[in-house]
Amino acid sequence: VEPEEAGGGDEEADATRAMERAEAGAPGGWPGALEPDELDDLAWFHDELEPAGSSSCRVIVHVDLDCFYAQVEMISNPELKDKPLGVQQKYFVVTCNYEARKLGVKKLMSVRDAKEKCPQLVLVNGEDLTRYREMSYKVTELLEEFNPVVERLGFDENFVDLTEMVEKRLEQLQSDELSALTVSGHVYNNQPVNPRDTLHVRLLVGSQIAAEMREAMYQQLGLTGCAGVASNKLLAKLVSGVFKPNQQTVLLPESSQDLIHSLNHIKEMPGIGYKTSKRLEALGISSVRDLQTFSSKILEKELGISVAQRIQKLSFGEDDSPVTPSGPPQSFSEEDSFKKCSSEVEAKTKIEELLASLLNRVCQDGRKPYTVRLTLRQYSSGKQCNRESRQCPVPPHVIQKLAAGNYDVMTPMVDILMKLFRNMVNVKMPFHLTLLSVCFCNLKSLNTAKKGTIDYYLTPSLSTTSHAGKRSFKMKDCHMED
DNA sequence: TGGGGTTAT
DNA sequence: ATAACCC
Repeated sequence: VEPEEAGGGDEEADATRAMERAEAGAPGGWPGALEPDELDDLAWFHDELEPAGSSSCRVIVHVDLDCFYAQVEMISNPELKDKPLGVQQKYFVVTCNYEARKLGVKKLMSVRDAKEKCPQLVLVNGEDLTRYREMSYKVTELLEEFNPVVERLGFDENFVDLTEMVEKRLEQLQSDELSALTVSGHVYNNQPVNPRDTLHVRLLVGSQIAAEMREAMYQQLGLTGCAGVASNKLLAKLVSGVFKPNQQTVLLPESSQDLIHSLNHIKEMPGIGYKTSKRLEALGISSVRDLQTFSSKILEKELGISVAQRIQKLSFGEDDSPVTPSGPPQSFSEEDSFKKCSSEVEAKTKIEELLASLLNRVCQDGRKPYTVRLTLRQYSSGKQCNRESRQCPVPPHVIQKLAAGNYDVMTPMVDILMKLFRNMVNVKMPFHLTLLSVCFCNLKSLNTAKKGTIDYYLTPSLSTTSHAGKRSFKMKDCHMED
């Protein structure tokens, strides 16, 4: 099928119809079951669908640091390097190095269990994330040097869109060099590379760039990690974990069905979380194939069209979500959990501590928070994950003080946060909190002009001329606030 | 379970 | 403001 002619949309409609057709004759069990030969047709359909128009096929890398917090701690204190090391937050070992893993320590194991399994385990406290956060952004910045299109996922994972870089490298190559290209790292399934297949060649160049990225991370930052190269984010992420520590894997399109079917449960599919997997299980869906073959109509009724269509595409290994550059953070927050906080004074003290750290961070960032939020967790025996929050604007005079620096901004902020607190907690009644969190969000450069707007080009400090210019004006000087 | 983050509704 | 997702 030529995508240019009938239009790609019709192919998709055909695929959907093929599925519904197959569903109509579904052989018992639950609605939507397909015969094995029909399944192959379906997989074939989806295989052909995604790369449609090979010029639009992407090369994505997922970079995943090995036991990140533990690595940072081992760099801070090299004596820890050859010992089993765990990073502790409260009563849990949140991550550990490979020495410790060999001895049976697992992520998010309680300190008690971990010590029982491994009495020699060395523990360091990792409740203050400052050094991890700093190292995390160094990694992202290093990757941004290869290509600015880097999307962060947590502190230790990044996606990079390599499509353009790969194209440029291929343009530079002579034909004799082209035939001599080799893959860097593993090929998923040990699938043979076809040097005449343009998709293979592009992914292979992607694997070379991935190797260069990992080498740069090690040489410049001393960090090791894994990488996965594939045609979309989902597959790149899944394949990055295939060979584990400090190795990389490329996925060729012919093996994508094998990769997704290597998952033992839909919950392992990135994008399908706790809630959705429970709802799917209630529908009798537990494997990737169950989800592939389930009636789209019924799934849409149950989960809503948006979630249904997205996760069913995921089940086929399809993911058209772009690598979205993360840029600077959208929010800053600090939280603390504890066994019990039951007085207003106690809460105020904790809030002051969180706020003090946050103000330092916000100050260093340079942008100003226009919204504050207080979140808390009340003790309750049964339910899990019951947090509530209240938020409000940061008063303009406080934003001004933040901008000017040096003025006391603690006092007015604590007052605001305590109002939010009393809005959630009736302080005249007994209460029992187990977590407090303060968040600054809605961050703006003091300068409110946005890229692409008239204001942007009329603002000397932002327009291109002033980057090179000797004078830099501030908005205030221009009386533009009005 | 901790101490973070994101986007969608 | 909450609910889902990610690490």
